[in-house]
Amino acid sequence: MQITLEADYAIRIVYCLAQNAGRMDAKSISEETQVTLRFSLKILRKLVASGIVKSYKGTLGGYEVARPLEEISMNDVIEAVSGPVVISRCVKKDFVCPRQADSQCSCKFQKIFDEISVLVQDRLDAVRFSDLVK
Amino acid sequence: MQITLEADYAIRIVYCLAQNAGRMDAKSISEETQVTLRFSLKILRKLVASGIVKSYKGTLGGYEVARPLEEISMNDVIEAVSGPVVISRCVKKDFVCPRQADSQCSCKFQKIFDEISVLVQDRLDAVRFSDLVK
DNA sequence: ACTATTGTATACTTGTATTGTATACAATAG
DNA sequence: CTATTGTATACAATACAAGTATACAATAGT
Repeated sequence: MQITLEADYAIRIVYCLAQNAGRMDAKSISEETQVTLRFSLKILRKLVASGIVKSYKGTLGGYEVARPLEEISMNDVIEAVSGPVVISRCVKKDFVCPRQADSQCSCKFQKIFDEISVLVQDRLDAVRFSDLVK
Repeated sequence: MQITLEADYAIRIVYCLAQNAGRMDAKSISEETQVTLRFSLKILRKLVASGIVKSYKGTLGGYEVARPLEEISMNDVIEAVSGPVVISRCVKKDFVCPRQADSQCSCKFQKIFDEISVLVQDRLDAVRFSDLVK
């Protein structure tokens, strides 16, 4: 869909980790990014699940970026939290068009939306956190 | 934000009017586009307000496209219904960033979102209904 | 002038997805 | 073995999109 607040937070969280070389615990991340602790944890879990962030349990636990900053794009982070960026719902993977009857009409728009969605994804993918940090 | 169902309907309604040379009443539009009458009326009002569609009252009343199809873009229609297409809320006109303190951080992202939003708008503006109809 | 037909305007209801929270659990360093 | 940290699921609140209802205004035809 669009870039939600959650995705926006996710970007700030990764940015925060990218700047702060070394491990950070959730509380510090929450304080630095101004996102509530609970919500930070939720977002962090998604980032861990998609392999952008690594987590460590226990007393000296915390989070850190899982790979070089050149290999983490804005698109990666957004996709980890909200799924693929698409301009319209009819571009989504499991979308079933309720108007399949008038195929000569609906698909025309779908094609355009799809094309633009890819354009946006590519553009977001070109932005790497290595560029953002310096 | 994103292209909502309402905007999607609006596109279909304009497309419907574009194909059907001549005046059409709301009921016919509703039937042809599969959008409920009430909702069609709501959308049509927005299209009239923004000068894309002209309306005529009375017994022989109805709606018709207000200008040549070459001069109506997909972006025009979407904007008429949902406002300017933006990728993130922080690109919106009257948005006040709650993080203005750390300006060296937030504005970096805002700039990128803004740039991509314009890209999408331009792309949508390049699609004219004259191209779609034929 | 009257009436049926059409569009106009505002406000309200409903549905759904985002946003955020609570509770209970699992792993690990010291 | 315990304090500290992350994990997982489910739940609640809010915001916004989607759709509806009611009352009103304008006009063509008679």
